[in-house]
Amino acid sequence: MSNGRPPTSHDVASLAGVSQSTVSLVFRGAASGRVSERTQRAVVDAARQLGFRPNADARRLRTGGPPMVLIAIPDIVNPFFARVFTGARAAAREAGFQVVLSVQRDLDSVAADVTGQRIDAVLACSLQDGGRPLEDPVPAVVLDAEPPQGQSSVRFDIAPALTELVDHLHRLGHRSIAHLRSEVRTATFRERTEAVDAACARRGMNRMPVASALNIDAAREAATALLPAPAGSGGCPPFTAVVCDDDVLSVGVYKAAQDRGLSVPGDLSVSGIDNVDLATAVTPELTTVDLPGEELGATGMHRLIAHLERGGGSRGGTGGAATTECVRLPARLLIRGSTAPPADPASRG
Amino acid sequence: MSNGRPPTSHDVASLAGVSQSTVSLVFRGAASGRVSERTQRAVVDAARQLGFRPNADARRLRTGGPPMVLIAIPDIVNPFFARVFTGARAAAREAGFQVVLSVQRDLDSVAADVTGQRIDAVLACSLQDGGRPLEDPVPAVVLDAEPPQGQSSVRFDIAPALTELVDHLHRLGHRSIAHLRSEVRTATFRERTEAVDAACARRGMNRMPVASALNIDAAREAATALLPAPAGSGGCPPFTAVVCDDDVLSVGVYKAAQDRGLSVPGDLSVSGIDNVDLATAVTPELTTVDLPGEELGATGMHRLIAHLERGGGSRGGTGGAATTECVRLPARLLIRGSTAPPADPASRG
DNA sequence: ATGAAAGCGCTAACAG
DNA sequence: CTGTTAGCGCTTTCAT
Repeated sequence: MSNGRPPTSHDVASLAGVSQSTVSLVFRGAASGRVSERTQRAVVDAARQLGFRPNADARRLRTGGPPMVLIAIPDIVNPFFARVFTGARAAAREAGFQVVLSVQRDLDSVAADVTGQRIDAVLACSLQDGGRPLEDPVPAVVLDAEPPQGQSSVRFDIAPALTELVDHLHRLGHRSIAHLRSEVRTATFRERTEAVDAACARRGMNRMPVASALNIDAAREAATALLPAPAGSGGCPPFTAVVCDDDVLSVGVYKAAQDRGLSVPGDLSVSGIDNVDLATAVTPELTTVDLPGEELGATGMHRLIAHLERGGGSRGGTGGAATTECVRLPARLLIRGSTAPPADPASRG
Repeated sequence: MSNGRPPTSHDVASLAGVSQSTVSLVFRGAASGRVSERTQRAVVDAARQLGFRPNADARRLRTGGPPMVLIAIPDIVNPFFARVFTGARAAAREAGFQVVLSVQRDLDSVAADVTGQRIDAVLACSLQDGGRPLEDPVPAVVLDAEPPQGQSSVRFDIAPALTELVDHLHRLGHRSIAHLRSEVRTATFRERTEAVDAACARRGMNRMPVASALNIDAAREAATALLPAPAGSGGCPPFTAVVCDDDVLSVGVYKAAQDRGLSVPGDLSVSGIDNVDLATAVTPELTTVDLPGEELGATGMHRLIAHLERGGGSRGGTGGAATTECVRLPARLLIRGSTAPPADPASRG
């Protein structure tokens, strides 16, 4: 019976013995008081019989529909991005924007993800560096990353918190620390390294950098390699604290310390960045830098919308220089259980 | 200068001094060898000048575009759903489907989320109970939940693992356990409760059920209330193990035990369900039931696609009874550090 | 190498 | 109450 292609309102109309526009009226919900009960039922029945669904593309071609904004995050597992998404979506909703979420690490994949979709604006969070800007003149705001072109961005100001952390460690007596970095090559992580390096230099502290992939197991391995061999080898590590670029890495260090029979924070102070669930789940709770992800998302979305409302369609020669702004959101150091003076202040002579 | 509404290919055509169809040719990428270099440049320039972007809705109305499947998950923070999404998306991609993700707890919100979008099929994971089925005749498969109507579903078979867990505890000497349940009223959690109850009954074990919201803090509070007052009150808890409906809850119990000065697993055995990151981050690592989320997502998507390919458009009277299937995926018990015999087997006389 | 013209399936006036 | 009509912006023959 059924033809190959899906039934249209015409098909429904002829089956129900009415005109196509009547079908339209019914399916728009505009039928009350304008189409008789009997006719409505006939239409609905015919539609059900045919499995008819109004063609969304055709409808939107006519009516326009609400503007759609794409939120892109690189990872769905990391709770931090979840927070960003939550904040951004709330802001978008409030402004009457429809949201579509794309989970991809780089912009090209994002583009592929939404090919053929009507996207009016893009909010891209923590995308990989070096991605060229969107070829399309879509208004975009970048979150927590180097804006590729002349795009606006919202980022964290992490350096002060990291400086505060290093100072705090210094005050407690730490003189030599390890810095467990992320292998991910994004602007945020570069900035974190720079901030730690600068702070250490300023205090004349020794700093030992190591890189690891952003998961517990990799961090555990990297940290284990750093820590002295198991009991009896007589060694304390050549550092008394580990500053990590991410809470996930810190958990790896906790595990490694445990493997090596070292106590946290007795033998080793550990800190992270992000303040995700993991940070309070571990014992002792992790000293970390809280990054207000929701606020990041919300702020970015607000800027994007503002840009849109004032005609951000990158129209002609309307000098668009002033639109490239970079806002920085403050990050807050949360000192919790893990930071304490080194076991033996004389460990390095 | 700029009119209110966005520029169309006609606008570009007249600015470039060519016909509209030429503009179309260029923007489809079908211009090579058919439109002169000079003309192409003129078109591109005019388009850039106007900020022209081809209207995606119009294009899709003509060409159809790839089928789109909606994946709905209730929560983006929970890594379990992340796994489901990952598995489902991979399967969809492989089959040439475009994916749109909606993060909403109930079907109505999901519907609102994608109003006006062209959705050809729906894969809904762990949706709240009691939601009426979609009014639209969209092919759908339900994951990890009671299928609302006559819809297919893919779910876990958790009971055997839970039975195994209780048996394991029994064998170790546990006779009285607490069951920390989730307040969320979904089919999965009901099933978990039933399985624990049944297993306890079969072994003649005492069981103390408590409900909590699905986050660490709530679980911590609930568990604290259950555990004996701080040091000196002389009491051991009236149970020697806590079986939790979710890893997140287990972490709350770890914290509560710590608050009360109880050791895990020395004084208290704790187990969870899900096997998320948290489960291995805590010390000792958590005994839990691994739910293969990726497989759940992939299996569900495969079924959905299969249903689609064989004309699943819910056409007419084609007896659709046989399509309502329910697959069960096995869950696996992972016994890790946390399960051990109770501190004093005589604690309850 | 370019243009004219006919729709895709729907909505939204406007007539009856 | 219902039907007629004209597009929405694009793709896609078919002429030129």
